[in-house]
Amino acid sequence: MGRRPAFDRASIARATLELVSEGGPRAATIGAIAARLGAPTGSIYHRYPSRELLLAELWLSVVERFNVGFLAVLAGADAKEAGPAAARFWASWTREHPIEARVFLLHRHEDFVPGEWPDAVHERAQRALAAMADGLRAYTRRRFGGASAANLRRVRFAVIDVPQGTLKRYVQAAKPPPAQIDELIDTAVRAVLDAQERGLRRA
Amino acid sequence: MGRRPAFDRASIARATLELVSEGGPRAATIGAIAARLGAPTGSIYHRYPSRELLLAELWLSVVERFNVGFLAVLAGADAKEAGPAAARFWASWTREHPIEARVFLLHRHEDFVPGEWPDAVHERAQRALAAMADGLRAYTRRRFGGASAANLRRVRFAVIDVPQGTLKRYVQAAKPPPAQIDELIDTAVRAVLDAQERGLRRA
DNA sequence: GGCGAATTAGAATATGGGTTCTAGAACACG
DNA sequence: CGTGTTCTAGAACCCATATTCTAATTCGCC
Repeated sequence: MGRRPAFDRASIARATLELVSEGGPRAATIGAIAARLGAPTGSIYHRYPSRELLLAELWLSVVERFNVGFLAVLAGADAKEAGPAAARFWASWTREHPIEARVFLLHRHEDFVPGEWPDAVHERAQRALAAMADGLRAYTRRRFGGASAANLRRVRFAVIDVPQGTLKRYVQAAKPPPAQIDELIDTAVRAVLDAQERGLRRA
Repeated sequence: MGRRPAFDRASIARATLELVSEGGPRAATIGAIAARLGAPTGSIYHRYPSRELLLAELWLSVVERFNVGFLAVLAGADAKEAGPAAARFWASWTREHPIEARVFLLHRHEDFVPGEWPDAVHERAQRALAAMADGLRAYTRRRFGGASAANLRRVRFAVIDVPQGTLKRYVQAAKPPPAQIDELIDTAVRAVLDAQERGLRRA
């Protein structure tokens, strides 16, 4: 009962993803999304209540998918190896998901959702944040015995800041990161995580 | 001959800097800048021909000032120490210039100047880019004897990507980075720069 | 085949923000 | 003190974009 839909949520989300990847969130205007689909602007609003919510869901879905893979690696059995592996995960994820990587690594959520998160996705956003925080805390405890602020900072530095800061350059240039990058990340991360133990032993 | 100016370029630039620091480039609308100065919107255009050029000059002046300090440290006499020192420079600069750091670390130039640089500042932008590239190449040669692509990547990773990726977190939170951060950066950077030599010796 | 819900289609509306325009004010200089 | 020039002041204009509204279309179902 009713007309067959021509533009579903998935294709709208896909077009938005591509536009953001190519030109950032500013490029994903309702008009541009509609034009890419060959749809009239009004049709977008049959699927999404507002541009803000469309962009918020896009951002969240990319972050959630990254988190799943990343946190799985970070929870790997060997605590000594899981950290470096999680850091290297950034590079492989970037190679496998170049479009999503541009969304995730080149923009902050504020560029998508200025101010507060809309109610409709607020809880989802909190969950994503909490999942990451929990994963880091769990790994820190596993690796160092306790999750002091200093230990947490060390882990965050190693498994997030270093790889993220490094890969942005290649994602920006739309080139897959060279294999050497994985080595550099690995070297830096091991040095930082092992340094804590040397420090403890010395103390 | 003529009326005494009430709003000069410096105060307009300052207001713009503050607005960008607080809310990103999007917040620096002509209206907001004028409101902060208690000026009418039209007055901005007596000093700057367009918003685009105002933002472009703001970005460039911050980058140029950072570059001067950074490249001076990177050119320090002791080649072994200059790299780690340059990496740590990011942290101290961030502590000393929190406002500018938010402009420099939280946004890319595309957020200020979408597309090509305006003619009026194009050459200045090129100069800033070239200065950084030259400094990195010179250091790479000094430290490793040659500036191969791999060596250059190693240096860029150590003295730019690692510190930049790390500090963003604290700049974003508007908190001065804790002293531990300097240690983490130092450890990671030394490990990566020294690893090249170990690799060479083995070969 | 006709009814009605779901949808397309795209014009109309509203708003925000950059830029320009006109009028008036202030100050240096003769 | 008048005069010209440089500026303030702020309204007016214009365009891009999000959102809404109305009409037309399609298709399952009776």
